[in-house]
Amino acid sequence: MPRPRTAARMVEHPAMTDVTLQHVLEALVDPVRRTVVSQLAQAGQDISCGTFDVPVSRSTLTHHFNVLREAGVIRQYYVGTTKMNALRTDEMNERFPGLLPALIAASAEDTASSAA
Amino acid sequence: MPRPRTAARMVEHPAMTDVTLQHVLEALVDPVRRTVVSQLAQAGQDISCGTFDVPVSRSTLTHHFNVLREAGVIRQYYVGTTKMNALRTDEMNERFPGLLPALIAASAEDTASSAA
DNA sequence: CACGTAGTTCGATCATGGTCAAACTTCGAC
DNA sequence: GTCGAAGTTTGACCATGATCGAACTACGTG
Repeated sequence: MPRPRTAARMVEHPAMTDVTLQHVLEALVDPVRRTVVSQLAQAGQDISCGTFDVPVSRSTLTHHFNVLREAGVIRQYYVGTTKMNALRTDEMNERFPGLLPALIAASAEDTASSAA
Repeated sequence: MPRPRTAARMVEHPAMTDVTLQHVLEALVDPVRRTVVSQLAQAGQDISCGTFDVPVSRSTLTHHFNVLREAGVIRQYYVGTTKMNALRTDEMNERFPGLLPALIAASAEDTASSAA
């Protein structure tokens, strides 16, 4: 049975209590996913999936978003045909204090040092 | 030509400027290696390789120490036939401020929640 | 309804990395 | 020198996960 007309497609998110450090690290060990998180932090606002600047195909990008979401790092929601992405900054900071900021800062440091 | 008698076996360590976030995350994404780091942080002193409580064979453990050392996370040195291990806490904190403490704290949080 | 855009699902491929046992090296002690 | 203890090296095995293209679904617009 198809969803009713006016209900937006729903996205499942883990409760922060179910998020483990293992999940988070597995998510952020991938450079592409770290780029996504960086761009999200840099933007300071929610971004649709298609507007990220990453060198992978759409299907691969979908995979990366799934991993980030299931790890509790991002929150996703539909707006029409586009899917928006937001960092779960506050929740993550309560679950693992200081971790996400340190990673984002380190990520910026890291990419800056390898930039031309 | 064999080393002179009185010189201890030497261990190569990367300069902190050569250590990347990618290296560090790849090192710490493995649960066994995180256990090693946790036990090292907990102990507050240098520990020999053989005294760690990890469920892997000696050859695998050697591999894990190599990864941690090459990622800049630990420093190793020989004392007789035993090899000692130390966290490069201060250097890491200068390179990636707040990262290692946050990870160690998160690691403790994480293992505590799954403990019996 | 037809079309285009945004994203997903599926299946296959392929590289990476954790694991072990066995043989080896290095050192201290006797 | 011989022995045992502490690590290392090597080679093989195997699970995981990143990747892609092709076919698919969902939504807004005309």
